Amino acid sequence: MSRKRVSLKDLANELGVSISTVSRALKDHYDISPELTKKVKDLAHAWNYRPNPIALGLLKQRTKIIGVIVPDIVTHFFSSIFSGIESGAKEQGYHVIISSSQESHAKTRESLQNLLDLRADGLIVCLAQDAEDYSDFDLIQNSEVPLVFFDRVCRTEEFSSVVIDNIEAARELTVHLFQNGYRSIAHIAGPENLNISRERIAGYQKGLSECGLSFKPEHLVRCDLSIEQSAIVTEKLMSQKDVPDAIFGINDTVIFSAMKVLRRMGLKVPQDVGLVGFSDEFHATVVEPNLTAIAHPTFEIGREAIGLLLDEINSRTPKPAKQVILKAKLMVRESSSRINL
Amino acid sequence: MSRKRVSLKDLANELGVSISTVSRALKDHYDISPELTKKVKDLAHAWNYRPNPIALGLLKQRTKIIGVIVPDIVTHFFSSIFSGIESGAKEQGYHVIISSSQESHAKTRESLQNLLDLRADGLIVCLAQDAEDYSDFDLIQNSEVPLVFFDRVCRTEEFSSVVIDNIEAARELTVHLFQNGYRSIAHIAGPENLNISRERIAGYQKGLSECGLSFKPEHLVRCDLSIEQSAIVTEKLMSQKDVPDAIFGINDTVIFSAMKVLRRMGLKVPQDVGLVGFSDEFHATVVEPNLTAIAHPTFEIGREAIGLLLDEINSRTPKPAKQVILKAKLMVRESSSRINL
DNA sequence: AGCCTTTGCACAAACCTTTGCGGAACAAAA
DNA sequence: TTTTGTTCCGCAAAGGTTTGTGCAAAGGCT
Repeated sequence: MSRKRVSLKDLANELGVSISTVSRALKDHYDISPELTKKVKDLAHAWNYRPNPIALGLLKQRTKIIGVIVPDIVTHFFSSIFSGIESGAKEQGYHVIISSSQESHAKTRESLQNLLDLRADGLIVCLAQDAEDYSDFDLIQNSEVPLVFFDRVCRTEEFSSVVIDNIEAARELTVHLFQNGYRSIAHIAGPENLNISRERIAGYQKGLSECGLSFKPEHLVRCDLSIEQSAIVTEKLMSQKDVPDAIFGINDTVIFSAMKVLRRMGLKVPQDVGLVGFSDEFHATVVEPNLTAIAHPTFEIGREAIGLLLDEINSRTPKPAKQVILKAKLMVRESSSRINL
Repeated sequence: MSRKRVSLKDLANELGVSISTVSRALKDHYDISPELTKKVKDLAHAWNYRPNPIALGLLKQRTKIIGVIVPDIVTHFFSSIFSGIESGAKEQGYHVIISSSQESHAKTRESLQNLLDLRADGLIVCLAQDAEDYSDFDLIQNSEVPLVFFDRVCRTEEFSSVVIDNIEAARELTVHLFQNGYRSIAHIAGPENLNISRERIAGYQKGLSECGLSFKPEHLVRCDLSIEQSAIVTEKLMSQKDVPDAIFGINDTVIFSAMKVLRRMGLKVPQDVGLVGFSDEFHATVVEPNLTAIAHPTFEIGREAIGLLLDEINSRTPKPAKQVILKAKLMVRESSSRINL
């Protein structure tokens, strides 16, 4: 077969017609006679002609590429969201470039710039853990490139976003623990600057007061979402005078780390300590005991995000930012059911 | 700031010089006077000029994009390999488009075509589970686009690949079980057409004979790597007359599923049944008991794959296919140590 | 003064595609 | 024969960049 990719020019030369004629014939333009059209199409097929999207991109000023920036692709949470994004993008002929920020806002900024330089048609972003200064997104706003945030968001008046109702979910988790007999509920939270931290803390406090429990500052600890820090703060939590009988963790990592620490301390879950958190189906069911958790509708988050983005890309006039709040589901499993034992 | 992206033309117009002069000034060509060079650079900076990679791609016939096709991004195994790929690609200014085949060879073929149409500079592929006809890769060979396989490979004389030494790893696992007192070792294998299935079976048999154990066909069961089938074959395995005292599973999913079934049957791991497999650090340590497993050097696999690919891309002359065989490490944990109990 | 070399820049082609417009060839109507 | 109208196709521009070549002005030399 052909070693080099064949272009319209090649076809035109072979047939002794002009490039524009070939181009038109290929799309059944009425200017071209049926006979010639057939000849062109046959040759194009035989030579396996494929339009060059690069040239098209240059002409139409669009790349059919969308960029995704996530803190870490090596987690079930992000990879399954990405999976939703990819499936939606593929349906509409878009390619997806993924870039991992490794929880660093500096790398997020870099990737942002790279993707913008590449002329991506749109961006989907989840903020890094240490994101504090959001001015980098001015870049985006000025560049007229649509962007949608998910999960960890900012500047929601300017950019669309898809999140879950963190406050409600956290409230639900807290109340669930109360209803299962736990009376001293601690919370391992994340960095202050993340909206998910703030919102889940708010929900936690709301839940507490709803149950008539008072909020104890010493039962709220922060960590950077690493395995190591999670272990440290769990130990700290469990070695206080006022030791909690339940822990609500902000995410998977925190929970699993806490689970290990508790086991090492000889404490049983859920008998001695109840454990709940935010997780996903897979991880929650692989540990023993199974984890009661808020299940993120990860695939849907991805689908919503790409849907929102493609809407913005395809609409001529700039659309107002839109917020999609997905309902998360409480999955009751073993780690929190002291009552039935 | 500027709403539209600025081009060389814009700069040239503003400064009253030609486009080529601006282009050369920007790259310190000696033809351009220092004064003009400075003026050009200053304006380029002020206007935030960024070369358009699309135009460059058209000119240089390269996109700086590499395509990756994996069976399923939503697994720790693939996502961490991808992470290695991405890190290597980023270092050399390449973007990575990921495409999930969902274990379907038909989708693999589709993605292959898409990526080729996009003019990706290179491809990294892991075969889908149902891949049997490898003729689709003729396309690639004819198109002179470098491709490297990893993990699940084919046509290794034509394409480079990076794998682990499956035979040796499987042998090691089997011998390990024997050394820990297990005498009736079963193996849950994968589909026949995958090289990893074949090789691990070979290593399993090698290990058996090395230990003086005879290979029993009824102790070798196949499954499609799904959670459901894994559970079914495990039950089948454990309800035979000649019930095994150890199971060696081909991967994570199989192992976790087997673990659950065993637990449901009231069997204790590792006391009643030893359990080993191929997994990764994270999953192996999150389950209880911790899983003895061959740890895939996932990040390295990714790094090697992208390294090989970039070598081929950057070499003018076509290189002969190269095989990289990474050493996998046996991580001894709790699920197989009957002896120390 | 006449010639040559250097300096400093512009022109144009090439990469591939789409598309508005112009135009040749031919037939039919006036 | 001239006009009008079709049919069918080519030309050229545009999108952004690199790069070989051309060329004018200025300086140095004899």
